[in-house]
Amino acid sequence: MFECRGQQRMDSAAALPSAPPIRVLLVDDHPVVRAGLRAMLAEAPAAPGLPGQEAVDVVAEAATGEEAVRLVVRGEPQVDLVLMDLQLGDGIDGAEATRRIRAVGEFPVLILTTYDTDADILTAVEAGAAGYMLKDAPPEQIHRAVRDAAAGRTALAPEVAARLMGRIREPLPSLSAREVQLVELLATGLSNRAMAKELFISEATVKTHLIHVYQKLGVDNRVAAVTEARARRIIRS
Amino acid sequence: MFECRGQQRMDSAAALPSAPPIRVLLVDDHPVVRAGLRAMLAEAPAAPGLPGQEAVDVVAEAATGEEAVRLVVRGEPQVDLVLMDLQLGDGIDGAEATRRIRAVGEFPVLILTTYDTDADILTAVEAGAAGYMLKDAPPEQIHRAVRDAAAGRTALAPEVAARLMGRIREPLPSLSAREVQLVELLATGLSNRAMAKELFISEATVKTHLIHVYQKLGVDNRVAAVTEARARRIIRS
DNA sequence: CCGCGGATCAACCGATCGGTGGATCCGCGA
DNA sequence: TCGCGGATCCACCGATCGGTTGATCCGCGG
Repeated sequence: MFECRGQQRMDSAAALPSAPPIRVLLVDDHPVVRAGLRAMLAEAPAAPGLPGQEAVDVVAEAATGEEAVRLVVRGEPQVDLVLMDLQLGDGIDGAEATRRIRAVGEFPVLILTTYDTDADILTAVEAGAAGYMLKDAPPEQIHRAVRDAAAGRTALAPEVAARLMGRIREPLPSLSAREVQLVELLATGLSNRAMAKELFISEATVKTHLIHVYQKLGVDNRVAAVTEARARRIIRS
Repeated sequence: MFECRGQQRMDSAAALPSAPPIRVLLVDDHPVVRAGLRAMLAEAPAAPGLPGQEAVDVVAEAATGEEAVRLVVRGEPQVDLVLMDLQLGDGIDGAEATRRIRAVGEFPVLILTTYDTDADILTAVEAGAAGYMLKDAPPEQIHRAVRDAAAGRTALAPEVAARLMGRIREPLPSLSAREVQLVELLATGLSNRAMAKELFISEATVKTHLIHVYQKLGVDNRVAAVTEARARRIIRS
């Protein structure tokens, strides 16, 4: 790993002054993915001097959210952009790491993850992400997104953009606090009667709540409701 | 079984004849992961001449299961090992692709995926996988696994091996493959009748299986069964 | 003020589920 | 060879659930 990154700094005779490389911090718990991004970003079609074609330089890596935050807080090495996965195994997740990184400075954070569920996208945007890309994107898209995010522009994968538009046009009906409470108990496997006792309400009320939950989640039984609620991150785990 | 794997063909004049590289077919729907594996396997600590230290050569890649099967059937380029992800987006999944590849010849298939639930492991082993590794494994482990699998040895991640051992020693009653299958469908919210149709068995059989599942998991209804199965990593969330 | 939505409750009915008690078939190992 | 466990199936019953059609109460905002 002693490659000379930074050919740009020795362009004494170059007619076109090359732009400084974009310094990136990789955050992913999978060594395979980090290696892939490193390789993919290294072989960037660097066109020195052309704006929007800066080289990309991976100057640091982190396998956990905590490590990423520590690196950013330390400020060494300096980075221009954080490339962050959302699923980081144990410890804090990518959204929480993004939130903390945003709290310490003006680092743009580009999310690069596998899933494009509403819950994931919303929490990421809420946490202050500068962009949201999917891992199955072709290299060119990822390149573009890195440069866009580093330049302060929002970088959204087409699928993600479409999903956000869809939510604005047709917002999903959200569960009331009481209904969420019901679903949480439901997930533990309680019967209607047991839930009624737990919440000091009648069984009839429980059934009414559940029917509303089914309608809002677009399902027709309790198992599907729990699964859907999990998928939408309405309940944890 | 008697494949001439090649170290014998050392007809060169070199004092330490280098073993032929292991030719690998990568199957993963994520370009990032493919790039990562390519880089990771390329920078293998190739120690020519030492058995078990052959170089690894990625000679082909596929983004879908169908494409992988097509490549293997065509037989060009020749490969010694297939490195397969289980989650392949649309189309057939990694387990089904493995099954079809095993059907056409003696290619060892090494699964390299993210999750280590019973359901994933069981279907992969059933499909004829020669090994099961996790993507968060360090490069050395992946290297070793590739070489082991190519040499006809079984390559299991420690977590996976432990899980399989646990199933054999069974301190707590473990679900049969069929029962795991049932719980997976159960988690999607299907009714008994729907599950019966899905599995081409009668509703009575479904109920029998479910009762066994309840007994083994120590629960008395389907929601609790799904939650418990998730907690025990029998199925994936 | 009045409407609206959320929370609460009741009666009712068909569908589904949980559980019992059987049964047959098959493969695998003692 | 025999037994055992897994997978398959059947009939039956009470319990529970999904869904409908009502209803009352209350707080909030136009």
